[in-house]
Amino acid sequence: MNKLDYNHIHDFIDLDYKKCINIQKSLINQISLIPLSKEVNVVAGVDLSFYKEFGLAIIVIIDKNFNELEVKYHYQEIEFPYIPGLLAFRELPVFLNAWKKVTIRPDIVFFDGHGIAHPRKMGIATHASFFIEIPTIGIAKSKLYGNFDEPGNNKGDYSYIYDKKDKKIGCVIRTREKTKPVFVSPGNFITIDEARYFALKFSTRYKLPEPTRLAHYYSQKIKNEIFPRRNANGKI
DNA sequence: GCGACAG
DNA sequence: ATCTTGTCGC
Repeated sequence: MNKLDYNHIHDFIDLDYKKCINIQKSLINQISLIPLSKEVNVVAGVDLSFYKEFGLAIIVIIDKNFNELEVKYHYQEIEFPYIPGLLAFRELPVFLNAWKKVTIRPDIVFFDGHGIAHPRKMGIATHASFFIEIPTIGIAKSKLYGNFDEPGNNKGDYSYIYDKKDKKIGCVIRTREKTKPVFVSPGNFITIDEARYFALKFSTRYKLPEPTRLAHYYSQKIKNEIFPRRNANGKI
């Protein structure tokens, strides 16, 4: 039994699985958690929704005052299955096609998923940074890897996430009271504390920071427009 | 061998 | 992620 049997993934995926792991390992030494080099005025949020065999990627661009500047999307057939730790191989192809349609170059891109808080420090936010070459942050709703203590109960309270060598790899932030905290980790070209700072700075009255929240909202909305769903009464 | 396991 | 209505609680 190996990882391959997870979710009943079978032999034809085996070779790809090993290749993917090697790709991630080959990129790990190119992660650069350096401070941002310019001020942050415009950011982007990325999220995907699915309908049957299609994946729909949404990219929302907003400025520091939360004004929406642009919304672009792209959908295509998805072939790669969901495998914990290999999310990038399933979602990045669609995202990159949507990225081609974006006309604004944001200062930071927020992804729905983890950054370096990953077994091989290669979460989707980190992997994506090698393609777009812009600082990225991973915003996840649950843990994939690492140890952490539950943060305080007030908005803004946080605690760090550590890997098996007790090295910081991200943080858990209470972005809203009485709500489960979000997992934040730098993707690339940004520090852990900058990622924490901006994740909170872009959080308003909701659990998810605005970039990711808006992207999720539009991914659902546009999906319903492209793939209309109706009940037995014929009503949408 | 067993438990964990982003979306 | 997705299938799905109402419902309990802040």
